[in-house]
Amino acid sequence: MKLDNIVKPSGKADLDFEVLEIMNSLVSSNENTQEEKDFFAENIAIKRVKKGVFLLKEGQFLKSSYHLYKGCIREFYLKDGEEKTVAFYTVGDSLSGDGNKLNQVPSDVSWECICECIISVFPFEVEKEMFQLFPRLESLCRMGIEKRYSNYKNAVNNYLSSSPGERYEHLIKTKPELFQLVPLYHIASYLGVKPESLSRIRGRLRSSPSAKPSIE
Amino acid sequence: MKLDNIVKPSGKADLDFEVLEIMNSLVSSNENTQEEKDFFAENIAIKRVKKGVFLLKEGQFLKSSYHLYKGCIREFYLKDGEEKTVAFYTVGDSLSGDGNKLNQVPSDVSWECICECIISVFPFEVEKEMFQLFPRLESLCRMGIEKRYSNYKNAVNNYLSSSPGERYEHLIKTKPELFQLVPLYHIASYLGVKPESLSRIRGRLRSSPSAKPSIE
DNA sequence: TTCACTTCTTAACCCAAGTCAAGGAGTTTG
DNA sequence: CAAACTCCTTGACTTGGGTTAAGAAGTGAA
Repeated sequence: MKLDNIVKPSGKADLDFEVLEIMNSLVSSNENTQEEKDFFAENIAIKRVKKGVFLLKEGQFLKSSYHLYKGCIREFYLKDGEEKTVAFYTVGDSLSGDGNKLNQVPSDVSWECICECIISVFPFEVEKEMFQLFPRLESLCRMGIEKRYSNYKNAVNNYLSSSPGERYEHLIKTKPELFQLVPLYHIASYLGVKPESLSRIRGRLRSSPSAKPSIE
Repeated sequence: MKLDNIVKPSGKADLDFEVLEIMNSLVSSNENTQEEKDFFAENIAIKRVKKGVFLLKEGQFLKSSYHLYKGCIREFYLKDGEEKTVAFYTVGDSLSGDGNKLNQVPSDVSWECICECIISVFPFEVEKEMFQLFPRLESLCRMGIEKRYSNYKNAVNNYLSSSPGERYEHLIKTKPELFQLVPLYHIASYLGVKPESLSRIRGRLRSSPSAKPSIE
C-alpha cells in the first residue's frame, strides 16, 4: 500500500492512524478473495489532501478514480466565466469520471476539496489490469456503474421537477452537514439560483416555517 | 432469429423485408465473431410495433433492452398527475434501463412509441448468458454504459445552463424531424416549460429571427 | 483602532414563466 | 352539416428569479 504525499495532521507523530485504519479496512473486507485484497494493498494509495486542493481541473485528463473516506469535494464547471456547482461529494462517495477512461477527453469539470479530505487513488491503468486479473470485478464494476447511472437519472428527474425552494428544503434535510462546510453561494449555485435568490428563499421559509403555500 | 408479434405493414406480403434487412445487418457485422453472431441470431428478436404501444409502463419491471431501428419513442414520468417528458429516442438509440437489471425495482418512467417503430428486443437473462459466454462483450458493454453515462451528464449540464428558448433553438437545429413526429406540448414539457410558454418563445423568435437579445 | 475583504441580506425594478381564460384552426364523430 | 375534440395561440394577471446597488456582520491586517 502506497502512502506517498501524505499531509500529516499537524503536531502528530509520523504515523497517520486515521489513514492506517482505512488501509486496514480495505484489506480486511470479506467480500474479496485474498488475491484481490493483496492486489488492492499493492495498488491503491490512501492520501490525505488539504483544503483547496484540486483533484481535477477543467481541461486536464483524468487518470484515476477516487473514493472519499473523509471530507467534502465540490464539482463545478465554468459557464460564461461563472462557476456552476453541480455536485458535492461526501464520505462514501466515489469520483470516477465514468465514461472518459479510454477515449480520453479533457475534463470540463473541476474537483475541489472544500476541506481536508482523505481519499483513495485508483489509477485507470491499474483498474484495467485488475479487470484482466479478476474478471469477476469487472462484472461487479459494470453493475456498480449501472446503479450509479440509475441513481443519477433519478436525481436529475427530482431536480428538474422541483423548485429551488423545494431543493433547498430537501438538501437541508438530507445533507445538513454541507451547510457547515460550504459557503451559501456555492449551495445557491448547486440549487440553480443566484445567492440573492437563495437569501429570499431562506427569508420566505423563515417567515412561514415549513408551511407549504397556504390559502389564508 | 425470432420474428414473433410482427405487425405487418398493411397490404404487404407475409415477409417484412424492412425487418429482414435489419436481421441481416445484425448477423453480418464484422465486429463480431461467428459464434457471437450466431448467438445474436438465436436470441435477439426484431419487432415492428404500432404507434401508441408502451414498451414500458410506470410501475412495471423492465425485462429487456431495446434498440431503435426506426421510429421514435418518448420517455416520460408522472409528476403531480402531469406527464413530464424527459427524452425522445430516435433511430440508433438504445433503451436499456441502465441500472435496474439485477436489483429489480418498478420503473418510474414509461416508454411510448409515438409512431410505428422497428426495434430489437434483448432480454436481460439473455444478456446475462451472453456475458458468461462472451466476457469480451461484457467489457464492451461496460465501456458503452460509461460512454452513455458521460454523454448523459454532458446533456444534463447543457440543459441546466441554458434557457428554454436556447433549448428550443438547439433542438430544432439538431433534431428537426422531432417536430414532424411529436405534438408541441410534448416538446414543451421536454424543454421544461408549459405549452403556453413555448408558444410565446416561438412568437418571440418569429419576431426577432435568430437575433440574440440585442441592444437597439 | 481603521481599512479591506468576504459572505450574506435587503430593496427596487425588470423580465420570463405560470395560470386562467378565451378563441382559432384542424381533426374526427354523430 | 354541426358538434366534439385536439392542438396551438393570445391576452391579462401573478409570481419568482435576475440584476443592480447598497449595506450589515464577521474576519483579518496594518
